Amino acid sequence: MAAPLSAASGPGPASSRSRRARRPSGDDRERAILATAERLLEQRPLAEISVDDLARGAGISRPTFYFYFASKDAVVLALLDRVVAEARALRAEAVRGSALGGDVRENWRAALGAVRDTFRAHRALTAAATQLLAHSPEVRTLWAQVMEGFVTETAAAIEAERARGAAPAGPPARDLAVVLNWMNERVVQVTLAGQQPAVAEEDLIDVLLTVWLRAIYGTDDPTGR
Amino acid sequence: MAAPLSAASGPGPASSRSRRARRPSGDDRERAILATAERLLEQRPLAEISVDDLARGAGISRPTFYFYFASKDAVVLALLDRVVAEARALRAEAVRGSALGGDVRENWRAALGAVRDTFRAHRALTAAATQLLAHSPEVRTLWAQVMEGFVTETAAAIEAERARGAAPAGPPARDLAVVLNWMNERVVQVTLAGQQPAVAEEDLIDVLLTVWLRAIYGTDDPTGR
DNA sequence: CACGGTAGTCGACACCCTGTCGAGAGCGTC
DNA sequence: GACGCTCTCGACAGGGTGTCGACTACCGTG
Repeated sequence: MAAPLSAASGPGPASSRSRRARRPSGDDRERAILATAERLLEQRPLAEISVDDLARGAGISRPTFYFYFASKDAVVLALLDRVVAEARALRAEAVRGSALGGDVRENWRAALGAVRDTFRAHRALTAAATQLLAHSPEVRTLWAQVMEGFVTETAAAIEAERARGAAPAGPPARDLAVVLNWMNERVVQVTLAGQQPAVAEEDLIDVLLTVWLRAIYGTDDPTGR
Repeated sequence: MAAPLSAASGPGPASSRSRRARRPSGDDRERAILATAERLLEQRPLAEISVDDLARGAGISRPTFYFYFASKDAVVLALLDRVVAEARALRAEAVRGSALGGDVRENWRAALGAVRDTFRAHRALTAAATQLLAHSPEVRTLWAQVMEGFVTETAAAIEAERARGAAPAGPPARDLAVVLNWMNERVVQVTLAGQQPAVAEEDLIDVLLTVWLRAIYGTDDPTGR
């Protein structure tokens, strides 16, 4: 059994996933492990990377690796923490921007695009995280929190649009938000991984946006505020 | 490296995934392995089931297991083959029923419900298949074929609705079909696995159906034929 | 400057799992 | 009764994980 990791802390600055408080030299090692993981993930899937590979790549022995991280998965989790924080921040920024007004369609597009861009910039990590999602409770918890954040934000936006009469009534806003966000998650992941059947990468946001707008407003051209 | 499995054959009756042509006694053994896998999957995730567990459960030794299946994954693939065939058949039946006329909304609901029902009846296997999807090329290929079939069917239906003037123009029908089907896949899977954020199981089809109808027709109440 | 504590390091070990090889056992058939 | 076939498994090789205990290097303190 792997030693328990510190649970992902709630909202706030990205928490340290490392096992130890950082030390001058230890900090370098930790970064080296992270960098090695990122590099190797560009070359082959996570399942084909061993702790030994990570340790050697960082210039340390296998037991020493365990001084820094509890497992291979914990390394990916640490990497994912950073990317996830980036995605959250960018999406939140897009949503904040929308609150100031502007074209409704473009506002939604910005929110969708922010997430797509973040994960596109880290394809290899995204693929690894997808694998871990299947069998790492820690990753599943982190991801559930991320999705929950997106869903809550989306549901609030839908309710605001209904309140101002721009969007028609329908299923509970949260339910709509849940299925739309999972749609995006899956389709972005499939597209970035090059799986089939997929939509061409350049059409992705357009198609998703159409579904979002029709699902929320019933039309491709919601009225601005 | 695992010995290569016979590739999933195209459309047609479910192909045999077993390594050998069936023999009187060998056939029983094969069934015993399959049954053991199904039973153990109800108790714990695939990653925590070893080939030895499967072999012991079927009353044979580990090496003997390899006479029947090339790997643990091949067993799940064989199980999945059956469930997938069931899902395809039920959905195709629902789609065929739609071609005869009837309420448009109910027709779409039947297609969505068919898939949900099949996988709900095999929760444990669905969870295992999801794990394998991440690292088994064979499962990925099989699943890609299934999704491709759903997408093609859906796209044809959308085009038919557009042709008869019931559905407005919009993104390419296939693109719409791709994102809607992946949405269903992901949301059904998340819901069946009890992950968060999710929609209550009894509301699932209603919410999905609303998104499908709004995305395809722009309204919750498409006109019948 | 010695000296004790702490961070950091790794060789060796125990363990678990996979997949294969080769020697057989049972059994129908000529 | 011996050949060939399916089927079986003990034993092995290999690779992975995580841990333990001894060791080193360094840093602050008296």
